[in-house]
Amino acid sequence: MAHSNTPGLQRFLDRLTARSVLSAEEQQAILDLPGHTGQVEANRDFVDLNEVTEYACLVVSGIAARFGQNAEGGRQITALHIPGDMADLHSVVQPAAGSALQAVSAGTIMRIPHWSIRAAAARHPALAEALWRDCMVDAAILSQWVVNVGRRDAKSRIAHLLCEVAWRFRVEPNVAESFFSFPLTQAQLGDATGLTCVHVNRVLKSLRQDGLVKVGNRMAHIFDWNGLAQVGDFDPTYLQTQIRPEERLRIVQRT
Amino acid sequence: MAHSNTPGLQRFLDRLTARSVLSAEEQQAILDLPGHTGQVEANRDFVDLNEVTEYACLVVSGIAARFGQNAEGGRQITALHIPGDMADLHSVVQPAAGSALQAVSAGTIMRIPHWSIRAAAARHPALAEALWRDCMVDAAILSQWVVNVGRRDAKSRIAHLLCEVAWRFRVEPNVAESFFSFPLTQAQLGDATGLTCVHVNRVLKSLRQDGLVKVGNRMAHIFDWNGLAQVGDFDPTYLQTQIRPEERLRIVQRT
DNA sequence: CGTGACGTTGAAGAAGGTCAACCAATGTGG
DNA sequence: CCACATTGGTTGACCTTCTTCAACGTCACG
Repeated sequence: MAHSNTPGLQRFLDRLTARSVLSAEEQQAILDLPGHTGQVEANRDFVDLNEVTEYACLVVSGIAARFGQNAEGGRQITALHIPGDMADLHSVVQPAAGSALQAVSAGTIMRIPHWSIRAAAARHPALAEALWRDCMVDAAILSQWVVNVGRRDAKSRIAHLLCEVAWRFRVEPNVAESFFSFPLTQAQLGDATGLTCVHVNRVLKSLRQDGLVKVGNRMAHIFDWNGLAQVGDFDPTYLQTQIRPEERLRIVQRT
Repeated sequence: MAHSNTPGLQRFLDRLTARSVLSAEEQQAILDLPGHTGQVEANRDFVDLNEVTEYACLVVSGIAARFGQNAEGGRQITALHIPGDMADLHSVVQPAAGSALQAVSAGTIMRIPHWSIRAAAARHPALAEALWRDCMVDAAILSQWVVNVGRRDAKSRIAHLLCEVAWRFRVEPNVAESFFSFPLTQAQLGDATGLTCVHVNRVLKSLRQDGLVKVGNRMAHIFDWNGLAQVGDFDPTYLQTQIRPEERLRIVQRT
């Protein structure tokens, strides 16, 4: 049972060690985190707005979305989380959820008790630092979303989003063509970009006709990475994903 | 010289202790942080995009804006920081600035070396926790900005922004009328809400004619809080500002 | 007293929303 | 195995919101 948790935690650990330096012992502390793994059906909210949680949700498979709502019930997706992301890591330190979480597609979620993460962070200060840094990467992404929604037109917005997700999936950008799982409906794409599903449809058609990307059947198929990145005005620096090993950070002294 | 730093740090400490429980010693560690205080002129960028900084910027007076840009140079303000905010606290743990910082109005900035904040956090784990939590409050605000820009019309957006800033200035919402310093130009307001300055002008006119708020002369004057909050679809919960003393958090054990 | 930054207004146009119909794929119960 | 419902995608016609462009006003300041 404990071992069945490992794949999800391993991907989370990979995410941490991509940016932070952790000792073998610290890494093991992550892999040893306890939790309940369970299925979530598509379109199911699994953390409600203003819910006070006692666990953080690790996405093991599928895609999760964080979203807010306006007065008329219009949804705005504020973050997408792919496998290996801790969708509400911030809840460790701020348990009142400021926004709800929804499964975009059917998937698997591991609920990891706050106390266990807190205990690991208290025992290993470098872990606390790595977790804090991980939250800051999500904040940098969020900040880019504001720019995307506020200052780009529909075509750029969608192109940018597709680039971001592809990049986070580590789709190889050098390969001319690339494929990845993209289970968002057009309505959800609209909720992520501040557009209506009708307009998303037209924009996707236009991107397809330009020979840049084809989205559908729960997949995205990028034909022209450079072209897509250009219309999407996409610069991956903010994702902090191309960090060379020697650039990874550790402030806390090794004990 | 050291004492002249205190007012700014005291406000920052107030911000921390509003949400986190800190011992007298931990509080003193904040007040003892060293730094250089200096003036910044209006519209001056004081941290550039992708600059790697060695200090964090505490806003002592004036207003600072974090912003991103699209390919055509269109600016999008992603955060506003008022006195007492550490505008780039995240840089302590992630020194490569993901976005630039600009002074919206002439003001005073205190540059606090990362090493000093890191040393304080290492010595006092509760401080590390409080700083992390503070970053998460900024992230919650950011998340609301995505909703604001993505899913509200121009009038609501501006009303929401005005409510947020007023609330963060702790303008008393029970008082029917209230005043506060609001030095943003209409162009900057547009950059914050994803609108053009022309449209901002028209929306402000309309809000004024509705008897809700008057913005101008570097001041905002709210005539009808409830009305403004309603058109702005504003619920201050996300600001985590109404926390009762017994609800403040401390996870780390007191040593 | 001129010059620049900021605010205000009007007219025209474009981007995107709304409404409504229809299609294709999938799933469900009889 | 088929009738039917449901969900997601596609398209067209029309309308609203916001942008663009351009002019002009006004205040502060050198």
